[in-house]
Amino acid sequence: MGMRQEHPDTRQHILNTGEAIISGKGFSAVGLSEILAKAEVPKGSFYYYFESKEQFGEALLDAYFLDYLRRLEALLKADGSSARERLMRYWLRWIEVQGQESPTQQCLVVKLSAEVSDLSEPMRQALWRGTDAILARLSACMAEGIADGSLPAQLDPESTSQALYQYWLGASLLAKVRRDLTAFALAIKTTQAWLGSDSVNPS
Amino acid sequence: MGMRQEHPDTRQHILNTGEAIISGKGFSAVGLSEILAKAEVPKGSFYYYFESKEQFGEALLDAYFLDYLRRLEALLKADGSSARERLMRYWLRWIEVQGQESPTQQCLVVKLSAEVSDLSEPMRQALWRGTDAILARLSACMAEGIADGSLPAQLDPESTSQALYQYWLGASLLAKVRRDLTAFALAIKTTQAWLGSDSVNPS
DNA sequence: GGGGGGGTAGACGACCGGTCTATTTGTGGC
DNA sequence: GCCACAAATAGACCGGTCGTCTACCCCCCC
Repeated sequence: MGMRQEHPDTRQHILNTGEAIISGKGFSAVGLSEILAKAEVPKGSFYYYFESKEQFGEALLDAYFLDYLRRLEALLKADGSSARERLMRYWLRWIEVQGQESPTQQCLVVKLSAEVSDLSEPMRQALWRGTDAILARLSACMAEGIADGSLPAQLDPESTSQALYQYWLGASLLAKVRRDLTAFALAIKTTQAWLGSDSVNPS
Repeated sequence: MGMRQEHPDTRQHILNTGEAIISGKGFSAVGLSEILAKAEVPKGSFYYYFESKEQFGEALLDAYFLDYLRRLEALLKADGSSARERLMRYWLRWIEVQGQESPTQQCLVVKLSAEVSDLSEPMRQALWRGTDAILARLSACMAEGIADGSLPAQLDPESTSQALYQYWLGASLLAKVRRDLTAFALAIKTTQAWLGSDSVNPS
């Protein structure tokens, strides 16, 4: 196999560059030329790795979620702390990521859901798969929390995790519009109240 | 003044047509040509009424919120029912509007916030003004609810209305991605729980 | 050292983007 | 009846869009 590529994996390099740009400007507003120029990859290569811009978008989302879920797993996996603490760590990290000024490396669910869902069926389904997996992982963590007593037993993990996730998506939207982080401060408080008082580590 | 226009107010007609299309496809993905073709307005006229596509987008949002707030006022204004009932009416209507299959006439806050906030400062500020006004009106209604006893006194109208609005924005995002309404069913239940038991009309 | 395939290179086409200048159209004054 | 003038329109314009296509390079294998 001939490989004389500057980057070990050109395909992945295009995906990474694309994510950085699209994460800022959105999907429709960005042209292939811009992505390829910044990636220093000729147009010819693009259509070797991807069928179309749409299929590229789908692959972009799949790659994004793959990485996201990997990091989510690292954040939520059982360690010394209670499941409740691990869950709260996730929301705190959400603020860090979503709160930064640079539009690069933001949450693609927040950025693309509204724009893409009516535009491309494959991309919508990629978003669907990804959010479903995230919700499943959050739900599992909540179930652990109920088991270890750090979360109230009457919580339904599935619906509660979905409600929380929805809530944080909306908070991110409003934070974007207002360009301030108070929406997140409120979100943290609301989340804590939602999860009830901590019977293991009462504050 | 020469006026031989088919529609009484061409400017408003362009805005209405634009809203219907942009509400479905987003801002960047829609070209002026498409809007003007459907509106049967020549391209040349566009730049008579608007300075640019961006300024058009800003005007579009302003017009949208003007109408939205008018309808919101009609929905929330004091009538026989309690403030709590009026508030719940708003969320029920949200489901009707956002739940319909046609991407036309959807909530522009849901549709455009993420896409536009990083793209155009004037449009971002229009979104900001609009959502602020909505939140103010919701907050006022919640204050009435506390006064008339239909909402628990310990609720803070301002933060609660913002939390609820955020939550419904996020629910709409997830509903878009999954193309189903279960997110809204959950949202209604959560909202009711959030607002506490109704001491005036206990269920 | 010739063939073959993974990957690169970028010109090219058809079309569409937003913008602007020139022009027509309609109306009111006189 | 006709001019002045604003309202409104027409369409040229240029750069960018996605996607295609041909040519090419380079490394491996035989």
